[in-house]
Amino acid sequence: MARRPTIIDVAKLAGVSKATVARVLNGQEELVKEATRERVNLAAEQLGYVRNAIAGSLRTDRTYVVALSIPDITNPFWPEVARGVQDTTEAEGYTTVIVNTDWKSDREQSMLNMVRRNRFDGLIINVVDTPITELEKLHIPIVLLGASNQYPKVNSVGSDTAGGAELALQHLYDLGHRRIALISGLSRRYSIRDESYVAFHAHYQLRLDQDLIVEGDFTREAGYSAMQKLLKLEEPPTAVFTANDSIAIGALKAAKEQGWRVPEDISIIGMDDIHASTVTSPELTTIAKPKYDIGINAARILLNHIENKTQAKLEKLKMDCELIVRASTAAPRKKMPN
Amino acid sequence: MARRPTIIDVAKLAGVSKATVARVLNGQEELVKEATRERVNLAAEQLGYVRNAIAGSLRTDRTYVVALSIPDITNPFWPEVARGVQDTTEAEGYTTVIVNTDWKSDREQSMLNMVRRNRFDGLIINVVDTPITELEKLHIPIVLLGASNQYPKVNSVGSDTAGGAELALQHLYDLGHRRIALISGLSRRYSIRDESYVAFHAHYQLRLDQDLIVEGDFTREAGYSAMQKLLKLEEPPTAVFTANDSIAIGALKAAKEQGWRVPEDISIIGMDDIHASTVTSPELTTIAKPKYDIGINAARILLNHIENKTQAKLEKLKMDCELIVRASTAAPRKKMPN
DNA sequence: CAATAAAATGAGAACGTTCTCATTTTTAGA
DNA sequence: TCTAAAAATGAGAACGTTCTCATTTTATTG
Repeated sequence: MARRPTIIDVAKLAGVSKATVARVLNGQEELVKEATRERVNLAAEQLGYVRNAIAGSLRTDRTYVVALSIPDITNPFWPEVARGVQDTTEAEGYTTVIVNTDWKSDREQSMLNMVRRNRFDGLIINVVDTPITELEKLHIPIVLLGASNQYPKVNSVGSDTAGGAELALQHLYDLGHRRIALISGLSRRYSIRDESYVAFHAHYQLRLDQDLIVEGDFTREAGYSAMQKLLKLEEPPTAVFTANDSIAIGALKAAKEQGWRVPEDISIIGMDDIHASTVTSPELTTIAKPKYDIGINAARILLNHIENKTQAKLEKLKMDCELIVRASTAAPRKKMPN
Repeated sequence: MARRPTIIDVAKLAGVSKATVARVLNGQEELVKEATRERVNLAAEQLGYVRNAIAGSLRTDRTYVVALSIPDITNPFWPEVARGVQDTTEAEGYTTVIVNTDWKSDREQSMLNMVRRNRFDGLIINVVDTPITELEKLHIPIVLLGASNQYPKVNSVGSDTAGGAELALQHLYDLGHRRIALISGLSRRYSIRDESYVAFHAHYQLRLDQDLIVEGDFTREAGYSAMQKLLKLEEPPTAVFTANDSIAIGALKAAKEQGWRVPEDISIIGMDDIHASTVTSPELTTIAKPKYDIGINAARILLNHIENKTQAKLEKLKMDCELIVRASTAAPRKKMPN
């Protein structure tokens, strides 16, 4: 007996039609008489019947599979998000396919083809560079991760980066810092600088010194060299806020190498709260993003749109960030070293 | 025009039968006359035809999907492996479904059900606690990650932990250390202690001091308290080898807190080469496992078994580890501090 | 220009579900 | 006990491919 048992085999053994078996084994068992139901269940058990989801999908045009497209699975931020997505979809009987695009647009393209070919039911994606119109051609529900502003007509879940940045700056301000540097990410994609840093300085009527703004690219290396630049200034900052933890870690390294003590001589605060930020010495004060919850919510919204195809309405979620005070921030010294 | 175009629509537009369209669009285009082929391709293009993989799978009983089951996606080790798997499978036209079992056996069970229902073509798995006989009931090719010894009859890919441990110990020995402690993992699963540490001491005729062997559970916390214990010894070690980097990071923290300088006062060497080990100060000397290559090879073996179902023969791979010298190891001091 | 071989194409079943509609069986009311 | 309504079940099409076998078209040879 090589072949796997099908619904027909079960029907034969139970002495009923395959329609009845289908009714018992999926969905509508209440339509079937108690006695028949038992006979069917017994037969299915005896044969070790397993539903063929492929055949079902062909008929119903529903696969119960959603795709999660992320740019870099080795960046600790994303696995947390993925876990949230997967936990949520799995609880609802869906399967999540995690695809790693490695920041490459051809990878993103081939992922889209896969979604199309395999008729996935939905897509959660942190877009690399596919225009949104291209995504909409899939004609399936979509939830964007981040990038909420750029595409107002598409569901999205992200963290309130601007609010988080304010938390960070406020924390430094409260400690007494008045000369605060910013190592930002790429300005094209993130607007911490304009939305938060500049506004913050205006609000507290602090002088905005362009020398204190350095642009990085989210890597440790960028943080390292940016920090070197800042420390060489005539009048260096007493605190540095960085657009993510990787930059902060690089900055921390640079500071230590130059003989600056953190936080005694200079404070550093990062953003994201990746795992590594608890490993540095001193441990990094940072702004935590609700990674897991971002995943949960993205999945929740997606599933809602999948199941209520037409009625479900646009959702754009911005999750709050949280200040995590560790050991890399403190009140500024009265006198500067050297 | 709501419906997606099918092969039949293309056939009509091109004025041929669907069999011919199938020949052109998949596999055997060489059987079709040049002119016809062009007509079909044009028609497909005009209609924006996309192959329905579901329908194809139903017919051929091949899904071109493989599952990768890992216990903890937030442990930086696994995403690297996943990337290797995904890069490999994708290049061959397969899709990888990454499932995170969170060390839970019910999660593992439901993942197995999914594999069965969706008729995945193969499975790469780091087993939590499903007996291997259960896995074999899937009747699809399987590759185990790690655990090579326990199940001699199943394909597996892992790293040569014992060899790696020797590298670490030899490195310390070469630096001049003779009193080397071991913070091991759970002995049930890993046997660094017996296979490597004890053997090493025998080989160099070093005295085996049981006080120098402490058991942890792969966490930073375990490393922290184990290190405290070691430093309190009458005659503390001059170097410590730990079963993974997390332990090493905890141990490093403990040492620094007790006022020991690393590596001047004591050397520490870890294992795995996770990302965080380049973030500590000093950066951690460690034994790197070929994470990405493990993924590549697991996928390669799996695909081979999928495509050559019957002929492909058992493969068990142990990949070499590599010594990564950073800043946490050095020659021992002549005199001990305090 | 037949006759034959080779190449190109078509007809239609099969994969295993789901689901609509028709039919049979059961129940309730008189 | 008969009739009408309700409940239970069955027959069979449909989903969109792939693939075998049959048929038609084209090329080759004497």
